Parts: sequence; structure tokens; C-alpha cells
Amino acid sequence: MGIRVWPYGHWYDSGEPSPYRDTSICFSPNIFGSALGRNLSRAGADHLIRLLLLNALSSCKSSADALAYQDDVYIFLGMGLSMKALENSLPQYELDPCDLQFPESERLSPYDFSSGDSCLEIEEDVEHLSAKERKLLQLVEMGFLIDEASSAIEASGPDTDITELMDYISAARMNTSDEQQELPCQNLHDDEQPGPSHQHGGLSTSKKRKKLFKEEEIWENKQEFWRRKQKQSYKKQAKSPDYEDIVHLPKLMIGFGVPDHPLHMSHRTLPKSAVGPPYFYFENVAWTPKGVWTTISRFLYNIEPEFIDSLYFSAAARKRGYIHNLPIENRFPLLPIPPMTIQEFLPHTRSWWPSWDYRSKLNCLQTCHASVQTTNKIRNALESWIDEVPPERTQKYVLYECKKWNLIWTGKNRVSVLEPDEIELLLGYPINHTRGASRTDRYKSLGNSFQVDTVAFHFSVLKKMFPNGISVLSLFSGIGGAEVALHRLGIPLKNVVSVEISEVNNIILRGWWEQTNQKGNLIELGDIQKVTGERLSELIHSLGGFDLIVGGSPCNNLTGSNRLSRNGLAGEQSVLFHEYYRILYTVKGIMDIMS
DNA sequence: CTCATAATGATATTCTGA
DNA sequence: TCAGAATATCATTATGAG
Repeated sequence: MGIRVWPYGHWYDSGEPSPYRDTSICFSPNIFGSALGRNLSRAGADHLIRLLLLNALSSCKSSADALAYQDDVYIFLGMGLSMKALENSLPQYELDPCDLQFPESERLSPYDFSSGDSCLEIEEDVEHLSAKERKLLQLVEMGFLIDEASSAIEASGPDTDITELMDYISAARMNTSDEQQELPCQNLHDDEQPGPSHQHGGLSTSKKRKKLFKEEEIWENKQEFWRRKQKQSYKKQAKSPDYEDIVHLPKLMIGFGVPDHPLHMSHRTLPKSAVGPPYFYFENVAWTPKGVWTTISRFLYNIEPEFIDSLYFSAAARKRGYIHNLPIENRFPLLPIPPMTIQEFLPHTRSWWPSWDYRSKLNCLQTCHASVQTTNKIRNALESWIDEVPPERTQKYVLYECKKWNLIWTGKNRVSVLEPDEIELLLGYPINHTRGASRTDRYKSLGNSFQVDTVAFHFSVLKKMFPNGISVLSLFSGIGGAEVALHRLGIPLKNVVSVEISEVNNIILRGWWEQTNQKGNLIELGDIQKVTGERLSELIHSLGGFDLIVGGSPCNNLTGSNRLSRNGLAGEQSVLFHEYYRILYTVKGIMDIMS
């Protein structure tokens, strides 16, 4: 007897007998698509089940978890079933990972069936700095030059106490120079100290220089430190063998085309299985760790991601990848067109904007902003250059910080962070959209949201299709970027089911819904992991299906700004990507049955 | 408890000049 | 063409005040 593999969304409705009646098993359609709905041979099923169990058991967080993730396999256990039960239901299969023919790279770590705990521990964090490097960086941050710091460590060993190392360096300085050299932290305002970092810009001999700022000095040294470290790691790693498998980001991030730009692509053909209804729209950051977009695309019908920089829609950059099955013909931009440069958007900054700050666009709006310390340091560094243009090294330092933190000029030598109101406008939201939440929360929610004009450009094709309103399933809604975009396009919102766990964001969306006098239904669901197939089925039957499924899954573990847990798709928050396509497949499955 | 503040690197990619 | 430099990046955490 063969074993039938059921696509999730069909199993509970079909009434056909299955050896796993209480367990639904779903594979990524691209990997096991050929197995879906077919009767497999005993051997084929055997292999599949083994593969599935191995993957599931090694990636499941605990036996009580209903959901198990692995890049290419997705399992959903039916109600009341635990991993244990699944395991018990298959006693005939000897589960020994070693006798399976996995490629070495996919070999799973040993696991223990009796323990419910995870066997998938994230490997020890990306190897941090070595003890030696840590010491070196510490000294560099104190203002010592890299070369003297590293020779001190070479001589005394990496375990030497930091104060001893400092003594060593000052002693060494005494020997190499007749002049008394003081420690950098104590005195940086006098004449130069010898060292490589002073060769920048050939200014070391200039009498014009009045002050040598500690901040600039340390910044330059740190840059040098990371440059050297990068060089080392570059040498170490040869070119990656699976280079071709990786989705490459386009040089010009214009996707399939943006307004006022020659079209890159006028139409495309989608795989049959991906064609709507419903339409779907997925978003995430463009710059992810290697291979992430390849994986995402594989789960979403191998559709080519559309990489777009919101630079072409506003005064701020926002590089994102979008995977969707919307038509791309006859798109039109949202009106009015917002200001496209910083100077147009913030005219009052013009009078303070130095000529050497060549920026006309802001960088990506993030969830964090610069500290007052940073802006003070910049002011201090600039204030000594009365009536003259600061030297190149100062300009470089200031520009680096301004770009990094999106600082704008609000006074003579004074830079400031953007206000939440300004960010709202830059992202295309109505002003005061997030008002009411704490300042911190506003920055956070806005930093995590869609750029409305960009999304609206993609959604504009829906306007003709749904003149009587649209039903939207909005996953990871946040502050409602998709809803705002549709509303601004003039597409009536018939039903909106918003799945968002953050109460702050829910309040913001609800507030907007009321303020804009929406006539449709707003249904709020909290935790996406608790949205079951049954619940979706109820909703689909009562609302008559969804026209659009939109969502941007958490990017926390993908973005380069994350210093601590940039673990890729397996990371704590970004793993919820799997929920996106689980729900997409489920809804698609249920709607297929209905039609 | 909430809120604000400040300190905390690393990576992938593009650019550039020889 | 290519090595090295330059650039950009939807963040997390500890801490302290109220």
C-alpha cells in the first residue's frame, strides 16, 4: 500500500482515508511538488517519511510545538498531536541519520527522541573577535595607534592586563622620542604624535590645524582596524563554490521598472501554480546574508524577487525585495508625488547645509537614531573651524556619522536626528499616523514599516480590478502600510484581516481605521503562529475569500544593522517567514476547493 | 512596570583606480 | 580585469530614571 502525501489545506476536507489522518504533511511544492497528491511507492514513501521526520525532529523546538520548520520541509501536526505521537505512529522506521544519503553539508546533528528539547541549537555565535583582537580593539578605542598596540600585544601576550599594555606602549614611546609623549586620552590637543594615521590628507604639517580631536583620532584608528581585519578574512575565504545559486542584487534597484525611468521589464510569465486568485505580496530587506533570497524565492514559486530602492519614490532610500504575483503592466504612481530630495523636503535645513555635504537623499530610515553624544561630538569637531572650511579628515568623519545616522543640519555646525513626524511623511504615511505611541515605539514601528508610495505603485494595478472593494489578509501588518497604500489609491477596503502581535501597532492601525472612516470590517488576529487552518477556513467562508495576501516578514535576523543575532532565516524572529507561506498555501488550498 | 538613552560590529556589496 | 577601499544597513541590550 502506498502512502499518500497531502498538501496542507486539503487533508481535512477531502474525506479520503489516509494513514496519517490526524497528521497533515505538507512539503514545499517546489521541492516535493511532484509528490503532492500522488500515490508513492512504498520505498518512495519510506524515503520521504524518513527525510521528513529527520528534518522535523531536528528542527522542532520542543515536542509540544505544533510546527516544525526546516528550509525545505514543512510539517504541520494536526490537533492534539505531538512530535512524540508522530514518532510513535511510525515505529517501523528506524531513524538513524547516518544511514541516509544526505550530502555532508545537510547531515543532521544527532538528536535524542526522549528529550523534547531542541537539537537544533544555533551554532556558537558567529565567532567573535579573538582575545588578541579584542585587546587590540580596546587599545585602539582608547586612542592608541594600531601598530603600537599590536606590537605591545605581540611582546607581552594577549592575556596581559590592559594597564600593563598601556605602560608598555608609553615606555616604547619614551624610547623612540626625546619628547615626552603622553597617553592619548589625556592629551590629544597638542601637536601631532608620530604614527601612520597622521599621514591622512597631508595635514600633519599644516599650521592651520588648531585641535586634534580625540573623536576623529579614534574614528580613524577604528576604521583602520576593521579594514585590516577585513583584509585578513578576505584572504582566508576563497570564492564560494555555490556562487551561482545565490540571488544577486541588481546594480540599479528599479525592480521591473519605476516612474521616470526606462522600463526594465514590461511583462513576465508566472508559474501556473503561482497565478492568483488570491494575489500575494511579500516583502523583506534586500541585503540579507547569503542565500536567504534564494530560499525565500524557492518557497514562493521560484518567482524572481523585484528589488526596489524607495529612493525612486521618496527622499529616503529603502532597499527592499518584493515577491508577488501581481500584474506589472500599467502601474502608476501615487499622487501627489512627494518631495524627492532632502532639500525639497526640509527647506529649513538649506541655510545650514555645508557645501561639502553632498547628500541629496537620506539613507534607510531605521529603528534607532543617533545619541546626543554623537551630535555633540560633531559640533565640537566643527566649532574650532570658525569661518573656514574644515579639513578633509573632519569632513570625512562628520559625513560618515551623518550618513550612518541620517543626520540633518538644523543650525550652524549643528546636526540633529529626524523627528518621527518627518519619518512618517518620508514613508508616505499621514502625519501623526503613529502619534500617541511613545517616541521610542514610534521610531521602532516606523523603521519597520513599508514605504507607502513604493507599495502603492505595485498595488496600483489592483484599482481597476476591484472597484467595489478588496478583501485583504494582512500578515505582519505593523502600522498598516499596505492598508494605507490601498486607501490612498482609492481602493475601498471591504475586509481587512490584520495579523499583528504588537499591541502598539494594533492601536495605531485601529486609530487610522477609525480616523479615515472606513466602512469595511477590520478583524484583528494576534499571534500569527496561532492562526490555524480552521480559523482561516472560517474567515474565508464568512468573508468570501481573500483577494490579496500581503506581508513583510520580520527582518531582524537578516538586516546588516543587527550586530548580535544576524542568523539568517533561522533566527528567532525571521523564522516567522515560514508562517507567511504556510498561510499562503493554506488560503490558496481552501479557495481552490471552494471554486 | 515604561520609557529614554547610549554603547555595542560585522557583512555583503559596489566602487575605484591601477 | 581585479584587489583593495568605500559604503550601507526595517537592531539588541544594559542601564537608570521616574
